[in-house]
Amino acid sequence: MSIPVASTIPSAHPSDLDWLQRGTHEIFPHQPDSDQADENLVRRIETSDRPLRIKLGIDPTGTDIHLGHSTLFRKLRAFQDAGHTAVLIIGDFTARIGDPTGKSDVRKQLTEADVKGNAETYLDQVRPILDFDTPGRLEIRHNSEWLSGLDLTKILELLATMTVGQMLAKEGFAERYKKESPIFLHEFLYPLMQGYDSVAVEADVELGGTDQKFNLAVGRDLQRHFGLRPQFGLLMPILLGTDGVQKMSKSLNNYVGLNEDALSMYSKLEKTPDATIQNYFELLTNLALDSLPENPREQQKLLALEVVRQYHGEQAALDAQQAALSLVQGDAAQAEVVPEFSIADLEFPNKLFYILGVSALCKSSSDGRRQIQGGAVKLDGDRVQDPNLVIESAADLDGKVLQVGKKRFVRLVNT
RNA sequence: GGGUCGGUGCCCGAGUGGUUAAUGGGGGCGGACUGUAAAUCCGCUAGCUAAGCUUACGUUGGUUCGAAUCCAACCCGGCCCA
Repeated sequence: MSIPVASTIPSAHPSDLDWLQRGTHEIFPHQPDSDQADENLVRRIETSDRPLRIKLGIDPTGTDIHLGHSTLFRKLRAFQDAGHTAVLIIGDFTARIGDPTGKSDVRKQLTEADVKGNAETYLDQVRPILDFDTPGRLEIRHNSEWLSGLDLTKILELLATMTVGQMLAKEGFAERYKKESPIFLHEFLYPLMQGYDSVAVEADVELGGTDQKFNLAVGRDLQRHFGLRPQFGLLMPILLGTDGVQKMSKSLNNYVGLNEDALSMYSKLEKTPDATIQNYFELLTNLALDSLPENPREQQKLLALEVVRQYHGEQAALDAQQAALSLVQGDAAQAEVVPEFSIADLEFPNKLFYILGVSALCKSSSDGRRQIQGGAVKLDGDRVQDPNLVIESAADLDGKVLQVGKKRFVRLVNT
């Protein structure tokens, strides 16, 4: 028996589900030979008579999203393009508790205003990835909508669905418990709250990183508990950072932020480690993996160009590539896309190490002085030798490019 | 609540009265090399418009010419007991 694919799902050609598999680490439950739409996602997609609801939750705890997060949004976009509904959940409530999967540090309390502000910038950053325009393809919800009103009776009901043993089976908890580091009780509530989100929005599929498997599974349990059809979990691998070793994260400083300017994005991506690049192509682009250039250097350039293009457009990407090339050749003064820093408000004569500090090229004036001593500082391509170098007037710097190391630079302008 | 061990710089971890801005390792940054990679080698890794000054070893006080090191109280965590 065949169930006709609804016309509201134009791209869901039963034979063409590459977009579903690309980069995907795991889908569960997974019974590829099953005809049951509850245990075979492909079957579910093929037979559903309505667009599926694809849930992705983000906690607006900080202000920056990076490429590591983008893989999830990209997958969400793929679902959108296949005609399904992205249900983006802003975890404005959960953000204030903090997902315990991370470090054991107790997250600082965020105010409501913080959370709101963060959520705004999050949405701006994912705008280039998701389809915000097509009607019916995106639903944005805030989980305070249903979580803030839970009373103790309901909370107890949620708590009673799980045992301490089950909680301790969760990787993060298990490690911490074994290490004898503190686990606070409210942290146990986090997976339940995330799971309850799935109940509230009646998700058919939830996306998450592999570290989210436990939480997504809790969502299934709770949906079943409340008489709903359990969701599928779709796990995306954790993206490696630019160091090629650890996962991409802001605190490890091995990330590429979605809101970074084209040049800085390009500069980071063009040095993606060889061992990582294949992975990046798969997860960060839609390019055909079997027709990539042979030369690893060319691969790096193509990757950088393609990713920058996604966020800044074709022209900006090409400009960034050109600028990066100029900079490396010591030809910084020729580069066009160098960010500017105004020295108009500075007093002169002034010391170069101070300028390094205020321009944010170095983290402090002390650091600026050390960088000069270490031979890292160039002014219009000429290495600065004297750590106490004094600049007599603004005119001596106007239009010149001040550079620290290979990828930090600004053009000084006296306006 | 009782007992006990512990809280050091981005992280781990030495240091138990005096050249200690604090050994060492990791990480990070920079230099050389290179493919702007990896590996390797070398330097730097608190702030201050700076030959000096100011903050730093959970917090606050105290003892000392002098404390991360001794004392007191407090805060926080682990374990054991209740």
